[in-house]
Amino acid sequence: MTEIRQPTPRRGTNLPRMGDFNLTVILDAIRRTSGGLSRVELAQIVGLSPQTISNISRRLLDQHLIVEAGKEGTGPGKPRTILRLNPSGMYAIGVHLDPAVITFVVLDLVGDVVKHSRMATPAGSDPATVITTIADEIKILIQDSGVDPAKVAGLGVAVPGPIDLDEGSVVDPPLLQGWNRVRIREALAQATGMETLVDKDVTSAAVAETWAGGQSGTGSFIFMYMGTGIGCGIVLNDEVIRGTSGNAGEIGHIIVDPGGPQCDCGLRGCVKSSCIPVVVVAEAEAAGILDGNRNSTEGPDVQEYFARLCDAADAGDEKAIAILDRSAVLVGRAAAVVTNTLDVERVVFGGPFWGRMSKYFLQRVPGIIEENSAARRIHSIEVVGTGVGEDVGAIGAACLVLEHTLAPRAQRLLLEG
Amino acid sequence: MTEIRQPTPRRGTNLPRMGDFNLTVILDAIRRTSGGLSRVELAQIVGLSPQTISNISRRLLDQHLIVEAGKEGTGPGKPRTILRLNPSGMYAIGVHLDPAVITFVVLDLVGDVVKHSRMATPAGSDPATVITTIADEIKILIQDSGVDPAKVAGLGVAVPGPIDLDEGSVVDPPLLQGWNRVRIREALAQATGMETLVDKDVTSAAVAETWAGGQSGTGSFIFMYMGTGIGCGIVLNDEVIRGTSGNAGEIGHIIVDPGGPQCDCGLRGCVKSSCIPVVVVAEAEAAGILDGNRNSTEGPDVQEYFARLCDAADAGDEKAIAILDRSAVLVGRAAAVVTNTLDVERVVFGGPFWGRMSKYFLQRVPGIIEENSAARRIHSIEVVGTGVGEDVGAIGAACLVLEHTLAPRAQRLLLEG
DNA sequence: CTGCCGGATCTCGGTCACTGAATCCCCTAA
DNA sequence: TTAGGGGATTCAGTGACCGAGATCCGGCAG
Repeated sequence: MTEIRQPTPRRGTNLPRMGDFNLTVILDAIRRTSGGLSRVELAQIVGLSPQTISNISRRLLDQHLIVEAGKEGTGPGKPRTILRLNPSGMYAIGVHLDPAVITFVVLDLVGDVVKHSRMATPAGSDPATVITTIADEIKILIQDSGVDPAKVAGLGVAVPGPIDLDEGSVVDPPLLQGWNRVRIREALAQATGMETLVDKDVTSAAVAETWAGGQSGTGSFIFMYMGTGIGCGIVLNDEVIRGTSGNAGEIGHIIVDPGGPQCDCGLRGCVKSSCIPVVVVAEAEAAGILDGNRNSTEGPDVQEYFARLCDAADAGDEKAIAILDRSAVLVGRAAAVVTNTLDVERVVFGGPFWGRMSKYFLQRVPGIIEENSAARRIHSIEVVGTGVGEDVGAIGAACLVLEHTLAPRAQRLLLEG
Repeated sequence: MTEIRQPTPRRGTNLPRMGDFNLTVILDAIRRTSGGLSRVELAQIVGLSPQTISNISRRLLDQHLIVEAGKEGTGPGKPRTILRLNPSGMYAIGVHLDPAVITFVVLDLVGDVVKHSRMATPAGSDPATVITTIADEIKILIQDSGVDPAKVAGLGVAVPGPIDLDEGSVVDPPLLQGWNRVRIREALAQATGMETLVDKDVTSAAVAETWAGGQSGTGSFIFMYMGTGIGCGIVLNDEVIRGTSGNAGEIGHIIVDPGGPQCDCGLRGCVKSSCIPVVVVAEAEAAGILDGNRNSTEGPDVQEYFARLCDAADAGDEKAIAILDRSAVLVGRAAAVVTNTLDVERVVFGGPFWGRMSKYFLQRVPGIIEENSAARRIHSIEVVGTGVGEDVGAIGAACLVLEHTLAPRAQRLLLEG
């Protein structure tokens, strides 16, 4: 279908790369410890000598990425100087282009939202117009946020898959008509003048978790993104897995309900035909829990109806509870397939639909995953809901920039070609 | 179920680590180019300066890991000196502990088998006795091979999962009775005096592919291991994925046949209940292709019956062909689930049963994977059979040692705790 | 046969990140 | 007030990579 990808040869590394990498390692360690860290603690954690830590801290202080935040002394000896991230040391813009709604955020260095906005996705407009609209909104957003534009490191864009990572393009996503092979990266980079990164929404969500998710964003986990569709983001040993073309995490055709409804792939009971919100809502309608007047199968509508289903369940409607419970079981099975394949230590749930369903899912999914875990004799698998709210997509998009600039990715060490 | 794994903090790197890493990078580049490489070409490929390449080449020559192998000059100028791997620069021992048979190999640096042997797995013996037997056989093997023991870098052991990588133990595999939490790594290290590594057989097979598989062992791929069970090894960007506890690649409960037979997990049509060899053989018996006198469901027997089924198919028996064809479709679906989850560029098939089935699988699987690929608009997925023969398990086990010692793993750069 | 030329490789000094040892600094406790 | 302990910094040292230039090794024209 496309050109053959020649294997990227493995490259060497050199002194400057090493320096940069160690800098990001230290920043990462500071970032991941809520209370901040002293220089000695850092030396302990990252394994470098105290002198090196001192030097690197100085560089970080000079760049205003960290600040000295008080002292901490118990017992004799000079008290430790605590180093903490400087929230206003850097900012990133994130845009989530969803078929229904476009979300914008300005994120600071610690991952807090400084400013945010939304607009309905213009229906029927051609991509070029939409892109211009996005670029305009970004400019306004930066202005309104009062953030120094010089401190904005770049722009991240989360889009529904499939994508082509090399091209930075969206490749004909099911719900965005006319968006076939639109090179949104180039277009937005040009329109905004910012360095721009594009990634899939589910991958972005996983990155959001690593950056703004606290303890549950460390180590190896999958992020189950509950949106209009269901996908997963993958993080192994603190590094995001993107796949050859950036399309990792497509789990829509994992079969979870052998006796379930027919799917367009010809088989029965795939995730996308048995437990995504549209289907769940339809089931609820069929069961008479919701009135059947829904006039579209698109995002906002579905989300509203889904909320009503959850309301019914919250109010004690047995049938509603059963439907949600069953969808939790099915999604749990899909997650188990992935955890068994990758042997991760945690499953994090999130996404626009997560908030309402969390109660039912958290009751059911851990058991399903535990039962089905091939490694259950060796370690348990934690199941948690994300702390990052409904805007994970956009926040993750912004985190793409932070991750690219500041995360200690092994890739950063290697020389470029 | 067990202790909580605290997140490994990300560590820094330093000068010596960098040097070692670059050395492995260069060795890797040489290893992966069949004809050898000159110093200038190396500089080009790995991105280091010619001087550095010279220095590192000298170190490699001193260690006898590479040799200068002739010159190559077209046109004017000094001809290039070709650097090639020195096969006898290092050796590794590999053992594959299979429920039916134990395989031993001595491997040289280029991944060629120098010496190999096998024995039936002693049935009913306790693990300690088996381990002693293995250690003895290893000593004999090294002696017989005539290899300088000082050049043997270590011992790799491939075992059926699940395993506990931290402990280096086998955790109650279905077909090895009495092998629950047996710390085989320690035991064999002590008995042989060699540095010992333990890993799952499917992971080892994937490592074998990266080391001895040529072009198809590069980049990102999954290795579908067709043994008594079916599992997969995962390699992303030239690095093997092991998972938190070393148990990645468990795909036995992926559902591939919604209308299929009941599985012990309560659902229908899982891989392990619908397309592993035992099941296929049983189907063939039911269809009257094989006589039903099989007296065990264990390895050697199954393999023999499976071979007969293939014979029948080769001879043109339509029913036999249909059965193999169908199993190919099912396995293909499982592979597609994994390729969609990880977005890899290649699927490599192998394992003890592969040789006989390859013809039927290679006809069917590529189409199944292509059809089901979520990224088919972006890139195609190559499907190939491994060049590494029936002994992949043992060869892979030996490759674990080579990989651990000589592969440019990012992990190598990081300081230890 | 000789000198010239181009390309590969090596030699030598320079740079820079990390490290070991020693020093400076700051606070607690007697 | 003083001793002492631990944190952070300074200073010189190491070693890997890099730039410039020298050296080596053929082929080719004269």
